[in-house]
Amino acid sequence: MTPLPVPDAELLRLDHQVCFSLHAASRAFGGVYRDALKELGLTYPQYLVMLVLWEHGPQPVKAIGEQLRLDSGTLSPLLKRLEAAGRVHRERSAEDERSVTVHLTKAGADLRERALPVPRKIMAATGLSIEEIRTLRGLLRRATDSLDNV
Amino acid sequence: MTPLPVPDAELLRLDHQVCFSLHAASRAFGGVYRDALKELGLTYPQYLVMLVLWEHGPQPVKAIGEQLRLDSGTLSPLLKRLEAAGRVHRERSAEDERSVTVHLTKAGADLRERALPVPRKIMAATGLSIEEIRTLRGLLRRATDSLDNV
DNA sequence: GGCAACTAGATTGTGCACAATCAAATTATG
DNA sequence: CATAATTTGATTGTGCACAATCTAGTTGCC
Repeated sequence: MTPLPVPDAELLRLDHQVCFSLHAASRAFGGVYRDALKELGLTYPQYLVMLVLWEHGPQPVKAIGEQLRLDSGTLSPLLKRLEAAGRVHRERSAEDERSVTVHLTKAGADLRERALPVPRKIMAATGLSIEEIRTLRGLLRRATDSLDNV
Repeated sequence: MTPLPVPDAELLRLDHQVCFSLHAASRAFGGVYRDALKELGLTYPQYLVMLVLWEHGPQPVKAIGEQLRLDSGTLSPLLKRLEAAGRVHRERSAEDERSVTVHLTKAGADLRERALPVPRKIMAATGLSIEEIRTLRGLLRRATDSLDNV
Protein backbone atom coordinates (compact mmCIF):
# COMPACT_ATOMS: atom_id res chain seq x y z
CA MET A 1 0.00 0.00 0.00
CA THR A 2 1.13 3.51 -0.76
CA PRO A 3 1.04 5.85 2.21
CA LEU A 4 -0.93 9.02 1.62
CA PRO A 5 1.42 11.90 1.03
CA VAL A 6 1.23 14.41 3.87
CA PRO A 7 1.93 18.01 2.81
CA ASP A 8 4.50 20.04 4.70
CA ALA A 9 1.93 22.57 5.84
CA GLU A 10 -0.12 19.79 7.37
CA LEU A 11 2.94 18.50 9.19
CA LEU A 12 3.68 21.99 10.48
CA ARG A 13 0.27 21.97 12.10
CA LEU A 14 0.75 18.46 13.46
CA ASP A 15 4.13 19.53 14.75
CA HIS A 16 2.40 22.34 16.52
CA GLN A 17 0.33 19.69 18.26
CA VAL A 18 3.08 17.21 19.04
CA CYS A 19 5.89 19.42 20.20
CA PHE A 20 3.46 21.58 22.08
CA SER A 21 1.92 18.50 23.73
CA LEU A 22 5.29 17.43 24.99
CA HIS A 23 6.26 20.88 26.11
CA ALA A 24 2.93 21.41 27.84
CA ALA A 25 2.99 17.98 29.46
CA SER A 26 6.48 18.56 30.74
CA ARG A 27 5.40 21.79 32.37
CA ALA A 28 2.13 20.35 33.65
CA PHE A 29 4.05 17.53 35.36
CA GLY A 30 6.51 20.08 36.62
CA GLY A 31 3.77 22.17 38.14
CA VAL A 32 2.22 19.25 40.01
CA TYR A 33 5.59 18.01 41.21
CA ARG A 34 6.40 21.54 42.31
CA ASP A 35 3.37 21.57 44.56
CA ALA A 36 4.00 18.06 45.88
CA LEU A 37 7.66 18.81 46.55
CA LYS A 38 7.23 22.25 48.05
CA GLU A 39 6.77 20.86 51.55
CA LEU A 40 9.95 18.81 51.14
CA GLY A 41 11.86 21.91 50.12
CA LEU A 42 12.90 20.37 46.82
CA THR A 43 12.55 21.55 43.25
CA TYR A 44 11.74 19.02 40.58
CA PRO A 45 15.31 18.62 39.24
CA GLN A 46 16.60 18.45 42.80
CA TYR A 47 14.09 15.65 43.41
CA LEU A 48 15.51 13.80 40.39
CA VAL A 49 18.98 14.04 41.89
CA MET A 50 17.70 12.82 45.26
CA LEU A 51 15.95 9.88 43.58
CA VAL A 52 19.26 8.85 42.06
CA LEU A 53 21.06 9.13 45.38
CA TRP A 54 18.32 7.33 47.33
CA GLU A 55 18.35 4.50 44.86
CA HIS A 56 22.03 4.10 44.07
CA GLY A 57 23.91 5.67 46.95
CA PRO A 58 26.91 8.03 46.93
CA GLN A 59 28.38 8.72 43.53
CA PRO A 60 30.41 11.25 41.59
CA VAL A 61 28.84 14.25 39.88
CA LYS A 62 29.74 12.65 36.57
CA ALA A 63 27.58 9.58 37.24
CA ILE A 64 24.59 11.66 38.33
CA GLY A 65 24.94 13.75 35.20
CA GLU A 66 24.97 10.67 32.99
CA GLN A 67 21.86 9.22 34.55
CA LEU A 68 19.93 12.48 34.31
CA ARG A 69 21.65 13.74 31.17
CA LEU A 70 22.60 16.95 32.88
CA ASP A 71 25.93 18.69 32.53
CA SER A 72 28.05 20.33 35.20
CA GLY A 73 26.71 23.76 34.32
CA THR A 74 23.33 22.62 35.62
CA LEU A 75 24.49 20.23 38.34
CA SER A 76 27.17 22.34 40.01
CA PRO A 77 24.91 25.12 41.24
CA LEU A 78 22.05 22.66 41.89
CA LEU A 79 24.26 20.49 44.09
CA LYS A 80 25.56 23.55 45.90
CA ARG A 81 21.98 24.51 46.73
CA LEU A 82 21.27 20.97 47.94
CA GLU A 83 24.41 21.17 50.05
CA ALA A 84 23.48 24.58 51.42
CA ALA A 85 20.09 23.10 52.37
CA GLY A 86 21.88 20.31 54.23
CA ARG A 87 20.62 17.45 52.04
CA VAL A 88 23.93 16.36 50.58
CA HIS A 89 27.62 16.62 51.19
CA ARG A 90 30.19 17.01 48.42
CA GLU A 91 33.62 15.55 48.88
CA ARG A 92 36.57 15.55 46.56
CA SER A 93 37.78 12.03 45.95
CA ALA A 94 41.14 11.01 47.39
CA GLU A 95 42.14 8.66 44.56
CA ASP A 96 41.16 10.99 41.74
CA GLU A 97 41.15 14.58 42.86
CA ARG A 98 39.28 15.70 39.76
CA SER A 99 36.24 13.78 40.97
CA VAL A 100 33.68 15.00 43.51
CA THR A 101 31.55 12.39 45.27
CA VAL A 102 28.08 13.38 46.39
CA HIS A 103 26.79 11.77 49.61
CA LEU A 104 23.43 12.07 51.31
CA THR A 105 23.49 13.65 54.74
CA LYS A 106 21.30 12.14 57.46
CA ALA A 107 18.69 14.81 56.72
CA GLY A 108 18.87 13.97 53.03
CA ALA A 109 18.46 10.27 53.64
CA ASP A 110 15.59 10.89 56.05
CA LEU A 111 13.81 12.95 53.43
CA ARG A 112 13.16 9.78 51.44
CA GLU A 113 10.51 8.75 53.96
CA ARG A 114 8.55 11.92 53.29
CA ALA A 115 8.98 11.53 49.53
CA LEU A 116 7.44 8.05 49.44
CA PRO A 117 3.82 9.19 48.98
CA VAL A 118 4.70 11.62 46.17
CA PRO A 119 4.69 9.22 43.18
CA ARG A 120 1.26 7.84 44.01
CA LYS A 121 -0.12 11.36 44.16
CA ILE A 122 1.38 12.24 40.80
CA MET A 123 0.23 9.04 39.16
CA ALA A 124 -3.30 9.63 40.37
CA ALA A 125 -3.14 13.21 39.14
CA THR A 126 -2.28 12.13 35.60
CA GLY A 127 -5.55 10.21 35.35
CA LEU A 128 -3.69 7.47 33.47
CA SER A 129 -3.70 3.77 34.34
CA ILE A 130 -0.50 1.94 35.23
CA GLU A 131 -0.70 0.27 31.84
CA GLU A 132 -1.02 3.60 30.02
CA ILE A 133 1.84 5.03 32.02
CA ARG A 134 3.98 2.11 30.92
CA THR A 135 3.02 2.73 27.31
CA LEU A 136 3.79 6.42 27.68
CA ARG A 137 7.13 5.71 29.25
CA GLY A 138 7.96 3.21 26.52
CA LEU A 139 7.19 5.65 23.70
CA LEU A 140 9.11 8.44 25.41
CA ARG A 141 12.08 6.22 25.98
CA ARG A 142 12.15 5.04 22.37
CA ALA A 143 11.82 8.58 21.09
CA THR A 144 14.54 9.82 23.43
CA ASP A 145 16.96 7.07 22.45
CA SER A 146 16.31 7.75 18.80
CA LEU A 147 16.60 11.52 19.16
CA ASP A 148 19.83 11.22 21.12
CA ASN A 149 21.43 9.36 18.25
CA VAL A 150 20.85 12.06 15.65
CA MET B 1 -10.10 -8.85 40.19
CA THR B 2 -8.08 -7.26 42.94
CA PRO B 3 -5.11 -5.22 41.74
CA LEU B 4 -1.82 -6.23 43.28
CA PRO B 5 -0.78 -3.74 45.92
CA VAL B 6 2.28 -1.80 44.86
CA PRO B 7 4.56 -0.71 47.70
CA ASP B 8 5.61 2.92 47.98
CA ALA B 9 9.27 2.11 47.51
CA GLU B 10 8.43 0.38 44.25
CA LEU B 11 6.48 3.41 43.10
CA LEU B 12 9.38 5.67 43.98
CA ARG B 13 11.51 3.67 41.60
CA LEU B 14 8.82 3.70 38.91
CA ASP B 15 8.48 7.43 39.45
CA HIS B 16 12.16 7.72 38.87
CA GLN B 17 11.52 6.09 35.50
CA VAL B 18 8.42 8.02 34.49
CA CYS B 19 9.25 11.52 35.50
CA PHE B 20 12.76 11.08 34.28
CA SER B 21 11.49 9.73 30.94
CA LEU B 22 9.38 12.78 30.42
CA HIS B 23 12.10 15.14 31.52
CA ALA B 24 14.67 13.43 29.34
CA ALA B 25 12.33 13.26 26.36
CA SER B 26 11.52 16.92 26.69
CA ARG B 27 15.19 17.79 26.61
CA ALA B 28 15.98 15.32 23.85
CA PHE B 29 13.28 16.90 21.67
CA GLY B 30 14.58 20.30 22.67
CA GLY B 31 18.07 19.40 21.59
CA VAL B 32 17.02 18.20 18.16
CA TYR B 33 14.75 21.18 17.62
CA ARG B 34 17.59 23.41 18.71
CA ASP B 35 19.77 22.06 15.94
CA ALA B 36 17.01 22.18 13.34
CA LEU B 37 16.05 25.73 14.30
CA LYS B 38 19.53 27.13 14.64
CA GLU B 39 19.72 28.10 10.99
CA LEU B 40 16.38 29.86 11.30
CA GLY B 41 17.66 31.87 14.24
CA LEU B 42 14.87 30.63 16.49
CA THR B 43 14.90 28.93 19.87
CA TYR B 44 12.39 26.21 20.54
CA PRO B 45 9.92 28.33 22.53
CA GLN B 46 10.26 31.10 19.95
CA TYR B 47 9.38 28.51 17.30
CA LEU B 48 6.24 27.61 19.28
CA VAL B 49 5.20 31.26 19.25
CA MET B 50 5.88 31.52 15.52
CA LEU B 51 3.80 28.37 14.89
CA VAL B 52 0.88 30.01 16.65
CA LEU B 53 1.26 33.20 14.63
CA TRP B 54 1.74 31.38 11.32
CA GLU B 55 -1.34 29.33 11.95
CA HIS B 56 -3.72 31.83 13.51
CA GLY B 57 -2.48 35.26 12.52
CA PRO B 58 -2.01 38.40 14.62
CA GLN B 59 -3.22 38.12 18.18
CA PRO B 60 -2.76 39.59 21.62
CA VAL B 61 -0.09 38.36 24.01
CA LYS B 62 -2.84 36.97 26.19
CA ALA B 63 -4.09 34.62 23.47
CA ILE B 64 -0.58 33.36 22.70
CA GLY B 65 -0.04 32.74 26.37
CA GLU B 66 -3.24 30.74 26.66
CA GLN B 67 -2.41 28.53 23.71
CA LEU B 68 1.12 27.83 24.92
CA ARG B 69 0.31 28.04 28.63
CA LEU B 70 3.00 30.62 29.13
CA ASP B 71 2.67 33.69 31.30
CA SER B 72 3.79 37.21 30.56
CA GLY B 73 6.95 36.78 32.57
CA THR B 74 8.09 34.31 29.94
CA LEU B 75 6.45 35.86 26.90
CA SER B 76 7.34 39.51 27.39
CA PRO B 77 11.11 39.14 27.07
CA LEU B 78 10.73 36.37 24.46
CA LEU B 79 8.55 38.60 22.27
CA LYS B 80 10.97 41.48 22.71
CA ARG B 81 13.76 39.26 21.42
CA LEU B 82 11.61 38.21 18.47
CA GLU B 83 10.88 41.87 17.81
CA ALA B 84 14.56 42.81 18.09
CA ALA B 85 15.29 40.07 15.55
CA GLY B 86 12.73 41.61 13.21
CA ARG B 87 10.35 38.63 13.19
CA VAL B 88 7.37 40.28 14.86
CA HIS B 89 5.98 43.68 15.63
CA ARG B 90 4.16 44.52 18.86
CA GLU B 91 1.44 47.11 18.83
CA ARG B 92 -0.74 48.35 21.62
CA SER B 93 -4.38 47.98 20.70
CA ALA B 94 -6.42 51.14 20.07
CA GLU B 95 -9.68 49.82 21.53
CA ASP B 96 -8.18 48.33 24.64
CA GLU B 97 -4.92 49.96 25.52
CA ARG B 98 -4.06 47.24 28.00
CA SER B 99 -3.78 44.81 25.14
CA VAL B 100 -0.74 44.33 22.92
CA THR B 101 -1.26 42.69 19.55
CA VAL B 102 1.60 40.70 18.06
CA HIS B 103 1.93 40.76 14.25
CA LEU B 104 4.34 38.95 11.99
CA THR B 105 6.66 41.17 9.99
CA LYS B 106 7.37 40.28 6.38
CA ALA B 107 10.58 38.57 7.49
CA GLY B 108 8.67 36.66 10.13
CA ALA B 109 6.02 35.49 7.68
CA ASP B 110 8.69 34.52 5.14
CA LEU B 111 10.43 32.40 7.74
CA ARG B 112 7.53 29.94 7.60
CA GLU B 113 8.76 28.72 4.23
CA ARG B 114 12.09 27.72 5.73
CA ALA B 115 10.40 26.11 8.72
CA LEU B 116 8.27 23.77 6.60
CA PRO B 117 10.80 20.92 6.43
CA VAL B 118 11.48 20.98 10.17
CA PRO B 119 8.59 18.80 11.43
CA ARG B 120 9.36 15.99 9.00
CA LYS B 121 12.97 15.96 10.18
CA ILE B 122 11.92 15.81 13.82
CA MET B 123 9.34 13.12 13.21
CA ALA B 124 11.89 10.99 11.44
CA ALA B 125 14.36 11.58 14.25
CA THR B 126 11.96 10.22 16.85
CA GLY B 127 11.88 6.85 15.11
CA LEU B 128 8.17 6.63 15.87
CA SER B 129 5.41 5.95 13.34
CA ILE B 130 2.66 8.48 12.72
CA GLU B 131 0.34 6.17 14.61
CA GLU B 132 2.64 5.98 17.60
CA ILE B 133 3.06 9.74 17.57
CA ARG B 134 -0.70 10.09 17.70
CA THR B 135 -0.85 7.69 20.65
CA LEU B 136 1.92 9.61 22.40
CA ARG B 137 0.21 12.92 21.80
CA GLY B 138 -3.09 11.51 23.07
CA LEU B 139 -1.59 10.22 26.30
CA LEU B 140 0.30 13.45 26.89
CA ARG B 141 -2.78 15.51 26.24
CA ARG B 142 -4.90 13.46 28.62
CA ALA B 143 -2.25 13.60 31.32
CA THR B 144 -1.81 17.35 30.84
CA ASP B 145 -5.53 18.05 31.04
CA SER B 146 -5.81 15.93 34.14
CA LEU B 147 -2.75 17.45 35.79
CA ASP B 148 -3.93 20.98 35.05
CA ASN B 149 -7.12 20.31 36.97
CA VAL B 150 -5.43 19.32 40.21
C1' DG C 1 61.25 12.89 33.42
C1' DG C 2 58.57 15.73 30.14
C1' DC C 3 54.98 16.90 27.12
C1' DA C 4 50.50 16.06 24.79
C1' DA C 5 45.91 14.38 25.21
C1' DC C 6 42.29 13.63 28.03
C1' DT C 7 38.96 14.04 31.96
C1' DA C 8 36.16 16.13 35.95
C1' DG C 9 34.25 20.13 37.50
C1' DA C 10 33.58 25.03 37.79
C1' DT C 11 32.43 29.39 35.70
C1' DT C 12 30.13 32.61 32.63
C1' DG C 13 26.60 34.11 29.70
C1' DT C 14 22.05 33.54 27.30
C1' DG C 15 17.49 32.09 27.33
C1' DC C 16 13.27 29.89 29.32
C1' DA C 17 9.70 28.90 33.46
C1' DC C 18 7.33 30.69 36.95
C1' DA C 19 6.00 33.18 41.32
C1' DA C 20 5.16 37.61 43.16
C1' DT C 21 4.37 42.24 42.59
C1' DC C 22 3.12 46.44 40.21
C1' DA C 23 0.94 49.88 37.01
C1' DA C 24 -2.40 51.16 33.83
C1' DA C 25 -6.65 50.60 31.70
C1' DT C 26 -11.28 48.78 31.61
C1' DT C 27 -15.58 47.17 33.48
C1' DA C 28 -18.99 46.50 37.07
C1' DT C 29 -21.61 48.26 40.73
C1' DG C 30 -23.67 51.17 43.93
C1' DC D 1 -20.36 59.71 38.52
C1' DA D 2 -17.17 57.31 41.76
C1' DT D 3 -15.14 53.53 43.61
C1' DA D 4 -14.05 48.59 43.56
C1' DA D 5 -12.89 44.62 41.04
C1' DT D 6 -10.92 42.74 37.09
C1' DT D 7 -7.84 42.40 33.21
C1' DT D 8 -3.47 42.99 30.57
C1' DG D 9 1.28 43.34 30.47
C1' DA D 10 5.65 44.49 32.51
C1' DT D 11 9.13 43.80 35.99
C1' DT D 12 11.97 41.38 39.37
C1' DG D 13 14.03 37.48 41.38
C1' DT D 14 15.10 32.44 41.64
C1' DG D 15 16.17 28.29 39.47
C1' DC D 16 17.07 25.16 35.45
C1' DA D 17 19.31 24.02 30.51
C1' DC D 18 23.05 24.37 27.86
C1' DA D 19 27.12 26.17 25.09
C1' DA D 20 31.70 27.80 25.58
C1' DT D 21 35.63 28.34 28.14
C1' DC D 22 38.83 27.58 31.92
C1' DT D 23 41.52 25.15 35.67
C1' DA D 24 43.40 21.32 37.77
C1' DG D 25 44.43 16.75 37.86
C1' DT D 26 45.43 12.29 35.34
C1' DT D 27 47.18 9.23 31.82
C1' DG D 28 49.84 7.86 27.74
C1' DC D 29 53.85 7.85 25.22
C1' DC D 30 58.41 8.90 23.93
